[in-house]
Amino acid sequence: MGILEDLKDRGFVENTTHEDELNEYLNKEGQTCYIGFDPTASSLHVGSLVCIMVLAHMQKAGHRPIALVGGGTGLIGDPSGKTEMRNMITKEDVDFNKRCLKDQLSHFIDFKDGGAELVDNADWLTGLGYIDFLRDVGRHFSVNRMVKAESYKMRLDSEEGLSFIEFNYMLLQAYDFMKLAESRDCLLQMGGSDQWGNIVAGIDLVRKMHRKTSFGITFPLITTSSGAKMGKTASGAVWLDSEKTPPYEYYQFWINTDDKDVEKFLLLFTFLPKVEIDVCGSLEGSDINSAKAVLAFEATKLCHGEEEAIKSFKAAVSMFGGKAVRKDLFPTSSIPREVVSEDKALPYTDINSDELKDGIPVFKLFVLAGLAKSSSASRKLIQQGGAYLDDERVASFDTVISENDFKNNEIILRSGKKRYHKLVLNK
RNA sequence: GGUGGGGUUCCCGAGUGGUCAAAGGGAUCAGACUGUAAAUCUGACGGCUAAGCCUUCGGAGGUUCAAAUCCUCCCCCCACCA
Repeated sequence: MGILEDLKDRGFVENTTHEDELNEYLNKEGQTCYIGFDPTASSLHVGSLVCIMVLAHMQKAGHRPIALVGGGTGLIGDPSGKTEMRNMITKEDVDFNKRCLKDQLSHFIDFKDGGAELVDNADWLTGLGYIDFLRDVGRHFSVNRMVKAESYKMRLDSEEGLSFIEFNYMLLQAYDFMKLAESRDCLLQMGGSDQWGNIVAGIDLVRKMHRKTSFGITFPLITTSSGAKMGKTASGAVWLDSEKTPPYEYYQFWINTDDKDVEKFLLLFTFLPKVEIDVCGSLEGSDINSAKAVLAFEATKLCHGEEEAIKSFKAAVSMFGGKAVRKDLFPTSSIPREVVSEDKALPYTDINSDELKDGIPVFKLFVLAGLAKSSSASRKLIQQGGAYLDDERVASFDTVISENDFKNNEIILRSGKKRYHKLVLNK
């Protein structure tokens, strides 16, 4: 089975251009393909995971993926499907973000020995001369067509409007594709469904300037079964950077997946064979939690490594309990098959003993641990009975905590049912 | 540049002198029910050791006992015209 079929089966493909030729292209070894990433943040988040996984699949299939960092286009901002204009970022930020990006991508893709490449479109975009660009590239674009493009529609219809700088974005991305086709024989561009317009524009440009056929694949926008864009939690995006989203929280994010999404997510965000995942459908009731554990474990392993995945798994077991995952389920997964617990992987904060000298009101501890945003919020949490110390509900917000309350120099705070944080006493 | 319409708490969106920390909805958080699920029901939802006080309604001033609401100037957005 070809890689394209494979990707389709796993739910990655929303749309492709001329499928037969594309298949032909991909059935040859060592083809090049690319996806662009925005360097607007210092870390990628779960939302970019679909793109990353596809690149990884491509590499596994023997192709050569290119991750393009939009160091040049990031200075413009892509308006596709967006309701608001992006804040512009500085070149220094882009530079820094680029390095972080490569770091994270290398967990999923192997950049060694030229098996994959990271390129920055700033390399060819920032030196462009306006007049030359208009003459060479601009003339191939029809404003009439662009105005009708779905990707601009939202903005053209909106009150906010579309600025000229953003309107140009499509040309730049098309130019990227043309450049990669030219320099690296890269004839396949992929991206989220909002990228369709940009990709097609690139394909047209490659044809017009090089008389070559190139291809495009778009991925569906992954939403949760409740319709929300996937990857957002209350505390914001779920990042791939362990500094921003610790592995334990990353694991928790996945294990909290809605029942209805587990199968879909296993296909998209793990490399487990489809046949094993198909079994999911037959799981019932709480058994489906096993599938969630596997999803969380595998996803965490991909992003943070097996060691962190095991730690997170153990931490989850110690906090929430859980059944062992049966050996016949997901045999390929390396998830531990027995119930082992360990609470070490919980996020924690150090606290100095002199801060506790005169005791400290509990509600302040919850703020300190980041489980409550303000003292007010903390008080409310406690008053509503949602605050726990070492699994005991906190009765009153002005209870004073001192060193004696720390067992083995630590105390575990909990907010609601599932948010844990540990305070470690520093003497 | 002209004319008209706007900028309200995380978002949408009411409010046009006191009864407004500001309706309603969404999001979020907590409780109950559960399977660390969904749905549902209940409560909370600016800040502050808090029956009180303080800070919010684009910005700066002003009128008034009292302003999100009235006046002046400024900034920004939108529509139509140029």
